[in-house]
Amino acid sequence: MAQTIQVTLPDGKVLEVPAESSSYDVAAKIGPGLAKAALAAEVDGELVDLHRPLPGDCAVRLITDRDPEALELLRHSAAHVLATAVREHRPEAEIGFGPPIEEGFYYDFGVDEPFTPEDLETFQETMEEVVESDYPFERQEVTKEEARELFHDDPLKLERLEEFASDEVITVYRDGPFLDLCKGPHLPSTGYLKNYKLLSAAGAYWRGDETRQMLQRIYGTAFFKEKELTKHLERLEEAKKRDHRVLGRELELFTVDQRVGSGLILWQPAGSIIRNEIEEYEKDLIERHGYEIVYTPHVMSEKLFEISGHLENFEENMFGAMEMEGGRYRAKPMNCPGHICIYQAHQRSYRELPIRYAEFGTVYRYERSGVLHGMLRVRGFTQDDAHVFCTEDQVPAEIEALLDLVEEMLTTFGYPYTVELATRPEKAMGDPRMWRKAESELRAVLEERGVAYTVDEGGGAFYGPKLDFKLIDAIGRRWQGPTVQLDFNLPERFEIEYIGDDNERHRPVMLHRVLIGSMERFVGGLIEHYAGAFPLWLAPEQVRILPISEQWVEEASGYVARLREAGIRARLEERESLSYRIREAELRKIPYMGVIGEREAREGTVAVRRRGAGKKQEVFDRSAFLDRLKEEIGSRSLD
RNA sequence: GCUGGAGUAGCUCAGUUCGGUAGAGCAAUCGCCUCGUAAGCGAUAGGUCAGGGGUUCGAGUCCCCUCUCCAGCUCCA
Repeated sequence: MAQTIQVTLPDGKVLEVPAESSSYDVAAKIGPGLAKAALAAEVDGELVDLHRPLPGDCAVRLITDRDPEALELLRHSAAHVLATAVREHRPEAEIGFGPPIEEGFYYDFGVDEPFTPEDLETFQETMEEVVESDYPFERQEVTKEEARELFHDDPLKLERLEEFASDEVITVYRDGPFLDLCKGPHLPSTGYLKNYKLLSAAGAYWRGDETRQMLQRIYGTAFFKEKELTKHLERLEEAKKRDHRVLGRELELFTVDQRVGSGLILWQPAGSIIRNEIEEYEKDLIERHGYEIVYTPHVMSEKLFEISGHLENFEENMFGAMEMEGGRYRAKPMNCPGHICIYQAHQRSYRELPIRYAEFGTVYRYERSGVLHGMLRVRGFTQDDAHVFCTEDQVPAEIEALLDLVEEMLTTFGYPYTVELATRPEKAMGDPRMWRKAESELRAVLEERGVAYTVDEGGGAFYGPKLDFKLIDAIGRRWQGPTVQLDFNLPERFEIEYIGDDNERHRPVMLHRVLIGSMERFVGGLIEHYAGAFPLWLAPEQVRILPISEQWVEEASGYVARLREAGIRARLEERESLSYRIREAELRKIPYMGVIGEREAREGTVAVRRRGAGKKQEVFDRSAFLDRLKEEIGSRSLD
């Protein structure tokens, strides 16, 4: 056996170190700074503990808090520290899983008494003690038999244990009194955990299965720098302030009424203006892109959904049947079957393709009561739905065109976005070969265009794979945005055809696409994105004109009439003191306030105060201000 | 749907400890004030205390059931 081993570093340099050295020794040899900063290492592509002996000649990349993997490591270790603390107070707690997640970590416990907010405080304090004790995270390889013995009191761990193959390496990690079945790796010791916070506790099914035991999950988050933790907590506060349910009520955008039913949105006039502006904008956009607007009924014969396969694949999400004259009807859960029927109203020639039907189609879906959430998760919603019927050859060009549409639309609303390719789910219709073909076509277009994307394995609709666009809002949250779905199945089921240039019958391909998705969800998201301060073109009330006193009401209302004549949503507000009205307009997030008093009446001007700009007012000639408003609205400016 | 929490005036919240028959601020309405950039002053009205049942001389308060909302799980546009 060699006395030394060769370690290749990311920059290509090769270090010679004694056999049995750890990544830490490598770091120390490079420099004391790195030794201090190192948290773990990637050895031959595998993430391992910093103090684990190296296997022989290998490639080593040291992980510090600057590497993206580091945060996961920190949070995973934080979860163990949490479990250590919980076990201190509730030794009988069964331990489930405790992984890092996107914004932090959680750990699931099987306890008889659910945790209270006071418990969380106690656990947070005890975590502090665990951190101060600076217990090393000790890795140990064990046999399945040994593991069974170690976890004989932990039924959840035992269940997990049985899933290991008999020859698989099983590892356990210990930090102080706490031992967990865990594949690692971890930070070197609990003392590395400095900035963390427990956030909430709630029930969670064991292994996400609602037929299984309900565990108690504690969520928390952790960061390397205190500033990052503070920033994260502030962001959570900010999100609370932007809650569309609160703003929606305050700004009178939408409401729900128990007499109407849960998950069914009533659009108030102000919200309707926003929705209508969006619809008008999109209509104009898609008509330029060769779409034709259609309308289909809200209630359709159940037979249609037998043909489409919805009854077979989607019934649990559909409203129940309505009986009438011996026939059964359903509220439509999707718009596609209706559009197909329009396509089939007469024989189609290849010369007509692609045909693009668009509808602001309202659909109804049964959603379990516990998932309903403001406008974001509802039981009735209007999709900006469209279906493109085209030949197979036309598919790439159609997808290209859709990517252009998406780009234009999202830029208008000020959303950056990411792209996901969602592939065949378990419950899927049609030939897997068609799925693969469809998936590779989507992939090809993305790659050709140089669009960065990730793959969501098994995330497709039951009838086809899809491209999902995720919006990133003003405070960095991700929302479901446009989707494009390729469908080889419905055309088969409905036996859709066109006559080709060979005078033979052919099957067209169908694309389903939404840009906005659901009006309800989109507007709910916009409320939070803009924090209720809508850009001028969307603002329900664009200008509020405020006469200084009763004396100037006539002068001011003349200007309001002029603005309204020009299509500006302007209103006069004459009651109460000026300060009162300014405050009210600010709280209402009205983009512009125009004050008219003696000076302005004399000079034919208006003193304009911009929402959020405080006392920095600007005096405009009244015509000039009108032109400026028109310009800002026309360009759909985001400022 | 499940686990936990919560429902008091349009909104935000007191009152629940110890059962004695509901209160504030904002909003609304009316009046006064005629006002120069984030709340002028006063008065009035507004509640089957989520709904139903029970215990009690008496229930917003204690017990049971139901509904709705919130957080999370699961699922999704």
